[in-house]
Amino acid sequence: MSTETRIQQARLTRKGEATRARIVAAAARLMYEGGITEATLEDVRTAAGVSGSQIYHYFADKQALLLAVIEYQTEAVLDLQMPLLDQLDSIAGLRQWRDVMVEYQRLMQCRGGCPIGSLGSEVAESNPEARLAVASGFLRWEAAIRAGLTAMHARGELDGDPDGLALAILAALQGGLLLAQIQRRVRPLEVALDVVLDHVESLTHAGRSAT
Amino acid sequence: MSTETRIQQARLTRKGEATRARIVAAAARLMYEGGITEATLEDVRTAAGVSGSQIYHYFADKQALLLAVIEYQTEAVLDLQMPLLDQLDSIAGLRQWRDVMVEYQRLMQCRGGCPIGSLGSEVAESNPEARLAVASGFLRWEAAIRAGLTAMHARGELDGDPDGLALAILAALQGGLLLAQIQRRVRPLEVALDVVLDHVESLTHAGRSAT
DNA sequence: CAGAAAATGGGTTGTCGAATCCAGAATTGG
DNA sequence: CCAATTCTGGATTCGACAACCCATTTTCTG
Repeated sequence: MSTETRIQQARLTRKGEATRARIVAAAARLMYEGGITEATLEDVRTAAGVSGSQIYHYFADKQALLLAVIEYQTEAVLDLQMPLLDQLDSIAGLRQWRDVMVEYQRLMQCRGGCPIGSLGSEVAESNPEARLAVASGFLRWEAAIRAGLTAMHARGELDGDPDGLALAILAALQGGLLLAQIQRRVRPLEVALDVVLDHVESLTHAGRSAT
Repeated sequence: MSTETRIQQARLTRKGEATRARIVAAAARLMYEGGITEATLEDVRTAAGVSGSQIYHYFADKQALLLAVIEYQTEAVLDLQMPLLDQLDSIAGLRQWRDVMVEYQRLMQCRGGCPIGSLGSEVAESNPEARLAVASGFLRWEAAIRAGLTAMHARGELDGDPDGLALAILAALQGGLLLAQIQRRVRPLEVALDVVLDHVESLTHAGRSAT
């Protein structure tokens, strides 16, 4: 829908589509690795292996490219996690998701933080349109987490409000990632997620007795 | 100590000190309201009511000014919260702290996020020196939270690891603030803090029985 | 297999902002 | 109170980067 950041004509040949995708992917990587302002259009040009006015052939301006990157990262995050997110309807599934998140950060040496959250923080107060795009990405992510908890709740395995818990889990993840990124250690992420998941477990019938 | 971002001579007259302070305060406000890159040195100049090469008289470059702003915001956050942070050695004190944080965000209409966290996210991957400055600010903040929990633990009122809990509280706060900022609603902050504090309470002897 | 439309390359322009210089005013210390 | 030092103002340079233009090549369509 609002993906129509394209310049005017909607006609894109196969080659054009591929070039556009390469530009977005390169821009996403550079923005992830150094922030939005750090990613020069010339850097993007080079990294994508395109030259000259290519970028302006596919995007009206840097803002349009940024919006495309936000959507791209949202898709990437959700696609990558989908197999795990589908399993979030049990304590074991939640714990496994936690482990993967932590392990991934360790692998990345805590660099980059959250692809969506980092972008969001940078645009929040200076770019309303981009802020809304990030907000909508977060809503989708939150919904994916909520689905599992709602299922548990419906099966009578979980007390408490699934909506609130989903939001709290996402918040813990974001806060944990931010602190991990800044301090360059995974511990903040570990304890942040462990505390929320412990709390979720304490609200299950299994966890009730054995804390 | 590392506050010596000053240019060369350490001699500052009373008037000079005041001017410098005005510059840092203005820069902090602008960076908070629109991000670091958005805050032009010319904007700072205007907002601080100084003119010409004033800024370069007090700071070597924008980087030095940024470091001064990070320390300024750390002090501001800790000073402002000190009365509350001193009371974090009881569930009631923790809840009150939570209420103040939430109320403040509501007052700000969820704009700005965390003065330290926002800066941190923006510099994390592009400015190692600034990242370390933010990291050290977070450590001080974390220590202040930890103090109360450690006291509870020492009095035998709290089971579990006070260090981990302090970190988890800070992470929940940061994640809640980020989501609140991006979605422009306080709920993420509320539920994030409530979940961690509920968990802390469940680890106290008072909370043990009554969930 | 043309003709049209889209894609590509590279060069160019204009603006904005960081950084620097120097001359004149205020402040401080002896 | 006066000389040294610090502070202030405005003008200016310099580089970087976003944005635009046009000529050429490639790809699609009928």
